[in-house]
Amino acid sequence: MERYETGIVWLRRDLRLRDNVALYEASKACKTVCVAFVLNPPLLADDRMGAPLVNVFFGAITALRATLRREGSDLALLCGGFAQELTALAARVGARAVYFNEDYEPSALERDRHVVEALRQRGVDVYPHLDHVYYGSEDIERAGGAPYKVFTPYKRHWLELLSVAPRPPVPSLRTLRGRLASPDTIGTTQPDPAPESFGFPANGRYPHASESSAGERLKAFLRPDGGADAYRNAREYPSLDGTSQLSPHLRAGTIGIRTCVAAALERREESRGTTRAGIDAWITELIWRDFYQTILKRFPHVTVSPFVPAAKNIPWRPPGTEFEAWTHGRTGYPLVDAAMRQLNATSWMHNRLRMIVASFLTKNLLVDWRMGERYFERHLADADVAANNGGWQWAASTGTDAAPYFRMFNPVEQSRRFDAGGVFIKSMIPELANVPERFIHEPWTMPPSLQEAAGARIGVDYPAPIVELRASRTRALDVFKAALSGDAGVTT
DNA sequence: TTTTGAGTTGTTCGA
DNA sequence: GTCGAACAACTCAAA
Repeated sequence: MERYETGIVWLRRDLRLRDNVALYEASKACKTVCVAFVLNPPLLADDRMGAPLVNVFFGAITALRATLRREGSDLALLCGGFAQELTALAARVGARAVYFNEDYEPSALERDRHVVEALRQRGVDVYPHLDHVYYGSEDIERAGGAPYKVFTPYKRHWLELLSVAPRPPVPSLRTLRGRLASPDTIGTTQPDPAPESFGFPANGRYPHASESSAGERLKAFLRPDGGADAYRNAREYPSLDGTSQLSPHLRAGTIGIRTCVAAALERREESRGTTRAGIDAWITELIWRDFYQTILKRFPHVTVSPFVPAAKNIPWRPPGTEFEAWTHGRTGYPLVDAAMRQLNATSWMHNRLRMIVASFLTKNLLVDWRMGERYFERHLADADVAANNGGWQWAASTGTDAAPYFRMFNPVEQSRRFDAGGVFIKSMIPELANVPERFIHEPWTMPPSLQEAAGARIGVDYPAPIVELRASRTRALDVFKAALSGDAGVTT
């Protein structure tokens, strides 16, 4: 039933045409649909915004526009203030309705309140939809309406809901045929966005995100022997290609979460044993994604302060040269450094490594988790406030369902367990390429003659450890114990 | 309201 | 080398 002649679909972090709730709803209610995206210079100039994410988004926008053009339409690419640009577009194309998908980030919610008000004041109806998460912040809550703070009961509830109320992908593009606004109607819009014009380099090795590449990735991952089969174990090892690699896609919305879950469930049906275990483990990761999104929506203060109030007492040390060394992958701990170099070189970091470097920064170096969170945000192609914040607060023992403070990673021990042969380390740290296997996790223990022979002189070719593990561990345990038990006044 | 069981991802120490 | 205990209580969730 068509209630509107023309409607606008305002895309934000859902850069796709398939399995897009707002687009689908608009296509049912509007005779003509105009797809829009707003580039906002102040947002792009914010110092939390990093080149990798900008490149992923701009690439996805360009790909989306190409698809729309093949359909005889175009993307209404705007640049300016959100409310101003959208009200102007609505007036230009004669739209009486705007559809969009909700974003739980506090700054996005604030922006949306403002835009919705501006549009409604001008008589434009606005329809927000739930799309970015499988289940929203109000779908999964405890009796009485309180949000879950612990993952396991949240997951249990999520799976129960899945068994009675799954959310299949919304019907696809066919419904849109012939109803997309013509380029003439859309009028003049911005050229394809270039990172350089907003001060970002475009020459990094950034992942390419488009709706088609996302679909192929999902298919490849779930195909027999495609990664999901061995996921439960393989995902722990950074030298293996054991993860889905879908995170930039889920960030930019080049694939829909319902599509991912539906594909996983379909594969699960026909599988047994380790394969089924692999699929289950992956679904659990998708549930974590919903969980942290929900936490962000229900506890927006986590973006600025610890979830656990007592954690405000932790006397973080000022970030100085040690923080600098951490960012450059020059801490002297091979796996930590390899991880940071992977991030700097590829704009992505393996999940286990994220935990290890986060534990190292917040525990061994006692640097505020917000410093690490910020660095990740600027350097990850999949930078997402909810997941990133949740992960950092977990590692720092300041978050929901936090690790007990004494659960502290030992970077050497982790290295032995998850990169036993040093394959990953050597792939990221050329200085250590010729270090014998038995010394790769602790190269500073090499005799000087061996250091010379391997071309890895400690303190010359590769840094000596910037902190001593045992001492920094004890220091962290003392500080956290005092701070979290409410005993302020601890000094470092 | 009270009680009870449980809680992503670890490390170290001593038997 | 392997194994269990200690790390330290505390909050959450549900009965």
